[in-house]
Amino acid sequence: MKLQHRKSEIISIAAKLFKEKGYSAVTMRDIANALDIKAASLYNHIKSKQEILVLIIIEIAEEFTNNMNKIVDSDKSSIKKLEKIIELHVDITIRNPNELASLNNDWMHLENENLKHFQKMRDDYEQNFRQIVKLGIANQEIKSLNPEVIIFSMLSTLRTLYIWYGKKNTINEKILKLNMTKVLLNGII
Amino acid sequence: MKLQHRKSEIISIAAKLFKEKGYSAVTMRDIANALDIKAASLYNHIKSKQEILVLIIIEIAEEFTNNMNKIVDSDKSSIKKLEKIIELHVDITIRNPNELASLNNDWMHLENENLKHFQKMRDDYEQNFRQIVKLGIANQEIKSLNPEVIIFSMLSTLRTLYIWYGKKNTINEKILKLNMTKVLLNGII
DNA sequence: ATTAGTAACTAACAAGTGTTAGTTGAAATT
DNA sequence: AATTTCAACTAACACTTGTTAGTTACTAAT
Repeated sequence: MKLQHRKSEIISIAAKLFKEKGYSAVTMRDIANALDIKAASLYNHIKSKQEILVLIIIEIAEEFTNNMNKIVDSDKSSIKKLEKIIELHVDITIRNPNELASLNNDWMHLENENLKHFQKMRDDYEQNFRQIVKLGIANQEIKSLNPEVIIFSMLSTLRTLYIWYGKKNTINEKILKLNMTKVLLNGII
Repeated sequence: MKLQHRKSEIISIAAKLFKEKGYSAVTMRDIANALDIKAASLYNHIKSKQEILVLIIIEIAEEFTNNMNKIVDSDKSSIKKLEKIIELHVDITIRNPNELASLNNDWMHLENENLKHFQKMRDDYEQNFRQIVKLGIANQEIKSLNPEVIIFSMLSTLRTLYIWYGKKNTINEKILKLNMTKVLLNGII
């Protein structure tokens, strides 16, 4: 555990820098500088810049995947499932705001198998979301609007929550979830 | 007009590449390659890589600003103003999907005055949006929810429309505006 | 006390970066 | 016909990039 301590420090500071300027614009020297060491020293802990990106993104992507699967398998109403998805995003965002920036903006810099794996997870996630919405419409739990617009609208908001949380983060977690749910599901009028 | 033709071709192809990989990851050689010329030849038309980014972003940012000011100055209800803002975003997105990617993801790579100018425009835009929502709540046109959540939710969706439009772009513009308005304002339940 | 491991360092490299200088042939203008 | 402009080119630059090799001081385990 202490063995991995410096490594996770590197991942964490890198995620913060990636959030500010994006993966490509952040150099190994930038990361080293933020830790007050030399760039070459980073390689005592990590294999490559690419490995840093993989570690930032893949773990969180898998957390989304696992929780989405649980929600899909549960026997809740469509609406309740959507509420659970909203809570999931809020939870992960609050714990990993910087990492979510990389997941959203720098996933295309993943290479080979990692890129494929990520894309598959993301596609499956969206497909699950789509199924829930379509079933909800068929059920008449959800209004008969274009399902793609619904999915895109909800996912856009949930995915970019990390930008906004951290600015106005005085808001309480429970209140945030409640407001998000009302705004996304019930509308504002 | 023909004088500027090649230049706008460069801007346009650059915007497309920036959308795919981000400003920092796209090299002048990438841009030149896409146009089947050498990197040095680009400099017959543009001053620098930075100038390309400025031209992509600032013009559209100003279009948002100008239209937002018109909406603010109009004597419509708060709801009607929000509808106009939704239409504005859809209009600009349909005409400039690639450029909007840069505006959203690469604005932080603007330098000096251009960065300041952009940030001011964006802050003013959000402030105008905030005022409309707050007045709408005071009017009881809009539900009394956390205004920041409302603003963030709507803006997130509108700003990332460019990602989704282009995938499922078989949808008609009018129908899109209608669905967006219903989803964002009336909710889905 | 000796060994092995950890985590920093300096120095360097090969490849890639944005950009400049100077040149050339074709097209447009005088 | 002579000249200027245009838009491409080659060659090169100074700098930055991720990464490797080899070294050194300190700590923990034998």
